[in-house]
Amino acid sequence: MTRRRVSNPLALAVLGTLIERPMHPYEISTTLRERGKETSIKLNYGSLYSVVESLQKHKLIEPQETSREGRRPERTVYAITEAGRTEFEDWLAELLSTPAKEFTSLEAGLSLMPGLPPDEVARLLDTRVERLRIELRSVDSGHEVARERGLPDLFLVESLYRRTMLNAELEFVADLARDIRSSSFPGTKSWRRMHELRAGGMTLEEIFADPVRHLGEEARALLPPESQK
Amino acid sequence: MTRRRVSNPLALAVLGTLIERPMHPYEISTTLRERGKETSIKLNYGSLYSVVESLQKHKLIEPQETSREGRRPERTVYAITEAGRTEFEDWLAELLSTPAKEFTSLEAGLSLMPGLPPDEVARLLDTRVERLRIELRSVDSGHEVARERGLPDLFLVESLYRRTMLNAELEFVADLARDIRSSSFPGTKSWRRMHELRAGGMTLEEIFADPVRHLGEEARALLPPESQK
DNA sequence: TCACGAATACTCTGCTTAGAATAATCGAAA
DNA sequence: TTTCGATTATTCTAAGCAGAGTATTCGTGA
Repeated sequence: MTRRRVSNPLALAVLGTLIERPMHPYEISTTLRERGKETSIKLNYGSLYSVVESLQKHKLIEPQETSREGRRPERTVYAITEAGRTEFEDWLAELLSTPAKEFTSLEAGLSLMPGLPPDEVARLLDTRVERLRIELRSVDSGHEVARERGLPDLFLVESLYRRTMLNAELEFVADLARDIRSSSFPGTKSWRRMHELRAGGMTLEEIFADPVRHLGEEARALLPPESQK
Repeated sequence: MTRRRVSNPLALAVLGTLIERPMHPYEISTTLRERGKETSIKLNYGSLYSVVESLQKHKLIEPQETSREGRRPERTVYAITEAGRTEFEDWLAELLSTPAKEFTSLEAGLSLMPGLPPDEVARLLDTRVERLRIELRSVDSGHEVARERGLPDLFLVESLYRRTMLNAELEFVADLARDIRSSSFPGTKSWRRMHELRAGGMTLEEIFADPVRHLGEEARALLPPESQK
């Protein structure tokens, strides 16, 4: 994914801001903040200044003037270049048109889920559902405020998207918790049995040495394919 | 998010693997690969070795033996420690129970969407829909293969989750593209007008200087709140 | 049998990133 | 009037991470 010379999405936001008019980095950061972009694009000073430097190195922006008021630190005002404009449009088009594999922490958690006992997982997922509900309420109330201010959906699109995704996650997680608790989720019985054996002192290595015997027929899939006859 | 001493999810996967039995890093990587974890947890050698080193530094794993066969590079076998087991369970519980704000590239793209003209955005989003369909088909065919092998859903949860989220994204994006094209998405008219003016040579700065005049009433929300009377 | 690609097993390097540190100025209240 | 927190504006540093590079051995087909 190092296709782009500068790959941090913050760089795209910087380009998008400089299209309006030349600014110095700190002004870019406050502008982005005012417009609520920092909820959808991670912004922190450390990254901002290094991203700006990198954009300059690649001639996507160029310093216009450096000014100094009193004894305050020097400010450098940057303007976007023609190459920068092209990069902005091309990059934005790519973000919109091309799904990128992004690794989420829930995906990681789910893939290691069998490492905890099923009933504990169900409990943890219920907690998550509660927290997702809270998050959703806060997104919704943000929308209400924005609508009162007269902002059209165009300026809330990223937040409408977020709402959709939170809802989908909530539903998935709630269903999963329910199915694990009722053991109707396929595989739960072996899973539960495995943790019972472990609690009784057996090691994972012993269990995996003969899974069918210890966990039942359901665990045949744990055997290496060739030995499944 | 530097709450954990080692924060890369790959470290969690390493701990999860060493719970089974002691291994050397390369063996960990092949094990994770065999089990299909690399689709849900980003794995590359550079990170693996530095994560292992960091886990060792924090006493979550410890070297057991270093062996050398012939002239091949030395292998260090690591075992998980008691602290490592605790960290694994605690961290996994956190991943499952606590939604973390994660920045996606689509969210970034949507928040900068007005930077391209509406009809182009609609076209790009349609392209995305097509690509999402392809992705979904490939996830589904992966499931078929897994079911044939007799793998219970337990070992596919992360992929079932991914499928849910891809579906939700697909529906959102398809609806959005349709509404932008028909201009029924609130704000689209000013948005289109803005790009027409820009194509005619006007700068963003000029347009924003008096948005209501150039873009119509819909653009009143662009004015700073205090001057909206 | 030997050539060549795949697998084994790391190591190295440089870029990115996060978070904290710094340091001056402004505004408002005591 | 002086003090104290907020704002302005950037710099610094350690750590993390990705990708490429290296060197050996194994397998297999000609």
